[in-house]
Amino acid sequence: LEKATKKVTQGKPAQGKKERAYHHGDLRATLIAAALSLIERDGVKGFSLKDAAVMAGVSTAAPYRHFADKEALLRAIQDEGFRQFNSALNAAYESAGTPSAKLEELGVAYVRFALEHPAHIRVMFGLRGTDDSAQDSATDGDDNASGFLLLVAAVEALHPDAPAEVRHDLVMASWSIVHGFAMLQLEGAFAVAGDNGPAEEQLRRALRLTVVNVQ
Amino acid sequence: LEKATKKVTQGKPAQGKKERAYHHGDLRATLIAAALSLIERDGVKGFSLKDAAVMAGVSTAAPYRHFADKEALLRAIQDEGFRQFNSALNAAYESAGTPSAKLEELGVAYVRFALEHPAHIRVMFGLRGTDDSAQDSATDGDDNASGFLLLVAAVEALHPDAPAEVRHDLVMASWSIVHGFAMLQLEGAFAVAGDNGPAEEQLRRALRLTVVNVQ
DNA sequence: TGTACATCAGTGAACGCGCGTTCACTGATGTAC
DNA sequence: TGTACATCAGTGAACGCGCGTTCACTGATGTAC
Repeated sequence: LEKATKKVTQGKPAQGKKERAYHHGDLRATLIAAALSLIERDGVKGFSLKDAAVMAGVSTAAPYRHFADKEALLRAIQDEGFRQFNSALNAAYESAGTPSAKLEELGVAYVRFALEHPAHIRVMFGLRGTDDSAQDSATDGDDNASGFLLLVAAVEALHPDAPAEVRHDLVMASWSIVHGFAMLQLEGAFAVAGDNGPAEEQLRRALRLTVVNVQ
Repeated sequence: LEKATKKVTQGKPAQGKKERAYHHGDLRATLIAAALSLIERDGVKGFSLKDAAVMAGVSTAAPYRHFADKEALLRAIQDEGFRQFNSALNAAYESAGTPSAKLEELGVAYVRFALEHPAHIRVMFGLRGTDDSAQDSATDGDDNASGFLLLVAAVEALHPDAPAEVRHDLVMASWSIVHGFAMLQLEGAFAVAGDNGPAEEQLRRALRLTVVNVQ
C-alpha cells in the first residue's frame, strides 16, 4: 500500500509534501524556490542551505546531489535571475513603438522585475561585491550587459543628434533612477513620503518628468 | 618597567596596538571603526563581533563592556551614520544659494556620503528589512526624515507654483536617482558603461540633465 | 514479459568550525579618609 | 600625602548552537538480456 502510494505520486513535481515519492522529481527547482523565499526573508548571507532543504522536505544532505555547494546554488539563482531579467527587458523594448516609449517601458520592466523578484535581485547584485570577480565578469559579458545595451539603444534612438557625452549621462541617469526607485521601494523607504498611489504609476510619472521628456 | 610603560601610554586613544594600556581608553570608538571596516568587506550579516574585537586588539569578551550585544553595536553604527548623513545634507543645503543649487548639492552630498561611508550606508539601509520595525520607525521620526524634508523644501522652493503631485514626483525622482547612482557606483555596476570621468562630475551632469533643470 | 543489475537520488548521523555570549577572574583607576 | 577600597574595563576559557559539508548507506528507477 505504501509502495503503491509512492508509485502513484511518482514523477509529479510540486506535489504535497506528505505524498512525495522517494525520488523527488524536481528537487533542484524546489530547492531554488525554497532558497528564494528564505533569501527574501533573511538575505543572501542570512539564509541556510539546511533550512532550504527542510523547506523542500528533504534531508540536509540532499541538496548536494544537485549543487556542488551553497555557492553553486546562489550562482544558479543568479543565472536564472539574469535570464528572466533580460528576457523581461527585451520584451519591454520590443513591445514599445516609439523610442521614448521604449525608454519608459524598459524602466518599468526593470522596476517591476525587482519588485516581483526581490530575492533574485539581492543575489544578482549582492554577489558582485564578493569572491569570484572572475566568474562575474565572465557572466557580465554574456548576460548582464545585454539589458544595458537596450538602454543605450533606446537613448540613442531618442536623441540621435545629441553629443555622445550627453547620451551617456542620460543612460546613467536612467539606470540610476530606476535602480534607486526599485531599491527604495523594496526597503520601504518611501513610507516617509506618504502613499501616492500605485508604485508603477509613480514611476511612470517620475520617468516622464525626468529622463523620458528631457530637453 | 612593564607597568611604567603602561602608565605612560595610559589615556591616549588610537595608539599603536603593542603599547596599548590595559584600559583601552576608547574601545567603543575603536570597535565601531573595526566593525565598519569589516562590514565594508563582508557585509552587515557577514561580519563577526569576535573579528572586530581581534582587530581592535582586545579579547572577544571585551565588546560586551560597551555594547549589550551585536545588535547594539549595529544600532550605534546606524545612529552615528544618520547623524553624520543628516549633518552633511544640512551643510550642503545651507551652503547653496539658489533652490536649484540646493537640490544639486543635496544630491551630491547624498552620493558623496554613500561612497565615503559604504559600511554606514549598508547598516543604515540594511537594518530596515529586519527585526525591530518599532525601533526603526522611532528613529525615522527623528533622524531619518530630516534629510527627506530638506529635499522636499528644495523642490518646493524650485517649483513654488507646480501642483503638489508634480512636486512629489520630482522628490521621488530625485531621491531615486541619487540613491541608485550611489548604489550602482558602490557595486561597480557602472564598469560596464566605461570610464567617463570622476563620479561626482558625472552625477552633477546627470542631475542637471534631469531633476535640476526640469521643465 | 520478467528478472538481475547498474545507477542514482535520497537518508540519517556525524564532523569540524565559527560565532554570539557568559562567567569567574584580575589588573588598573579614582576616590574617601 | 599616602593608603584602603569600590568600581570598572579588561582577560581567557568555555558554553551551546547552527551551519556547511561528508560519508556510508538504502530505496527507487530504468535498462540489458
